[in-house]
Amino acid sequence: MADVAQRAGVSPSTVSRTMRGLSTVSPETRARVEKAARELSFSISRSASSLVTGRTGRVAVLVPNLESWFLGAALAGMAPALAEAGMDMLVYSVTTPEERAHFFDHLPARRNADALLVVSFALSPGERARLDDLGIPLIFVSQHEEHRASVYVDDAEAALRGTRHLINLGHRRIAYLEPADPSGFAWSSRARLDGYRTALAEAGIEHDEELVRQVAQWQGPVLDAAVGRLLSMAAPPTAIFAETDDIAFRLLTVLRGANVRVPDRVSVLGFDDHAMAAAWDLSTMAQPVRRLGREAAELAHAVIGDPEANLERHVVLPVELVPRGSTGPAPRSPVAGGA
Amino acid sequence: MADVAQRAGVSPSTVSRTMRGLSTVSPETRARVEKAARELSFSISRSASSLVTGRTGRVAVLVPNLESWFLGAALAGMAPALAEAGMDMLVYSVTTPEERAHFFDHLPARRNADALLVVSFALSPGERARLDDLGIPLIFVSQHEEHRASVYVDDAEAALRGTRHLINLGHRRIAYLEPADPSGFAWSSRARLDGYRTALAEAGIEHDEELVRQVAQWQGPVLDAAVGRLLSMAAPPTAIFAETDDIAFRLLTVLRGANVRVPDRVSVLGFDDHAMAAAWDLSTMAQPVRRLGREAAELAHAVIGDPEANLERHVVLPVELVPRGSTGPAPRSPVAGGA
DNA sequence: CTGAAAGCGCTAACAT
DNA sequence: ATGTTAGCGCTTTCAG
Repeated sequence: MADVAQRAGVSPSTVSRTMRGLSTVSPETRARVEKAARELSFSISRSASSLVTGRTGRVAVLVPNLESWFLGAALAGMAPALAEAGMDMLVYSVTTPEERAHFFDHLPARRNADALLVVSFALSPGERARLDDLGIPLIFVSQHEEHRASVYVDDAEAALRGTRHLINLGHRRIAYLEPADPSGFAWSSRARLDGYRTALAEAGIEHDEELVRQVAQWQGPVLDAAVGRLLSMAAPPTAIFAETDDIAFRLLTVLRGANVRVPDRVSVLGFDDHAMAAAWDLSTMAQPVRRLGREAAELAHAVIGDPEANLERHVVLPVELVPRGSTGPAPRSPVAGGA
Repeated sequence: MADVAQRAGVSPSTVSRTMRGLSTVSPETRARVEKAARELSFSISRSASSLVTGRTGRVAVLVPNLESWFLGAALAGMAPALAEAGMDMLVYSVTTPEERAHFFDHLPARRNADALLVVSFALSPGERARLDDLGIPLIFVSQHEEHRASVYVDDAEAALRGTRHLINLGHRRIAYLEPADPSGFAWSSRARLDGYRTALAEAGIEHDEELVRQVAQWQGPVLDAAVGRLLSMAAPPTAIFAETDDIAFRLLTVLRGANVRVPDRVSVLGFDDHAMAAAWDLSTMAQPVRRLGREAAELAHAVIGDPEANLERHVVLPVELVPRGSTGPAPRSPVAGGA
């Protein structure tokens, strides 16, 4: 910076002011400084400026993994918003118990970022408390936390509307597949299940606990067994609502393998609008995932810029039904096994 | 840090030495300092240490987007390796032309990271040159660059082996679907196509340029048309090799919609072993994507630690055939249209 | 093995 | 509108 100052014939302060775009620099001086900076291909050292301003120009993002479409899309929503605000994105992928222990022990984000975005991450009370120790604003994404900024969708409302869609198609026996998450990593809410139940009640359909089944989110033969159970009931479901598209995809595979026609015999409704949902012709409740990320990033920026900002703001985004080929009218005789 | 020093009754220097794990600290002193640090929940300010050491403790990753499974998996491979080395991961997702211009104009990674990992990013010559201006080691991932550290797979060898697999199943008319990438973002190699051709030549199969078709990677009706073209040839293919699993998935959807049985009438082979390949029962050439990321991260760490390190090291990882249900023996009469 | 002092590159008063 | 000065919190000589 001193070099630039010398070359432009000004003081370091002026260079600093120019680089930060302060208006208190005369146009001519600014031009001269910018030219010198370009010639020396100078760019500011954030380390040095952080040291004095206390701001790092970085936002940290905590995610339970990086391979899921959902998290990728959320990050994809944040990235441009942060870049626009001139902030860098620090990603902490904390998946295994060891990584988890390490992250919460050392809090590497401390003094290293101006805010932390926690995305779909199930926290223990102790971990939750540790995050408060970070001393930077926390923003929860795709999950809500009392007394903290959060950006999420209204799961109950969405599940309510999805279930209504099935009911409107004439379905009365509607199963619900929810993820069993033994790892305890991804944050999940009971809200979707509540919405499903509300819709049934609303339509005067008797709730049958047998129709709600837990399945492993990612793999394992548990899903086959669950589907087998459902299909072998005296009054089998004519529609299945999967809590996530990932489950719906696997469900479709199992049904296809078992020669159960979709949607002729069973309708399938997912949740997320995964990038591949269209290819699978899966009807689903579409979450605005990228927007979730973007709103979170913008909220972070706002909070960082203004310490007086409301640290408890909740942003709730809408979910829309995207009807595709996997949902259709209920078969005339739900109990009939034939095609 | 001064607080910790005071509390432990030592000088700041000693605290610094302790925190960095230097061996020149007596065990008792170390214990005392660590205790004090814990009590004050002190953690070091990277900004301050960077300022004097010149090292940031961060690695930057440049990716063309964040929503693809491939990039997510690559990042997932890097994250633990970097965390273990005590480094943070800065992610730059550069997708639109505006983002692109901004990134290469301002080089936000400059003075902000100790190395840059470039993942599957097609660079113009000018952009390539700009990256050298960064003044930090460059490591190319899933692409190779002369005279620069690179981590990638042997695409030609992999495509050769994949094509051989189809030939071994009795196929003689083998089509090849390659991505047409108008955006110019994803880096793709001609090596796979070369491997395909080599295998055909090796088996004495005459090459038919009509069997090689370009299709949009992500969407659009172009794929339908390409498949239509292939299926309406006088001697249609009995197998189709897709350059990526993403294309293969869409191909399978089109074939299913057209009631073309896989693999009875047409075998389909993909490339990547996408997370969803198993669910689609897609045979594919599996890339070790996470490992690609991990090796790149380790290489970065090695290069950062030792300025004398070989900056041109190339790491080539193996690709394995994962045979699943989408490939099978060629039908007896390839020209017959019936099931 | 430990401490004292200088300074990394920048910004924030305060002058001018 | 611009220059001067004094640190920000750490690491690194150099002494002891």
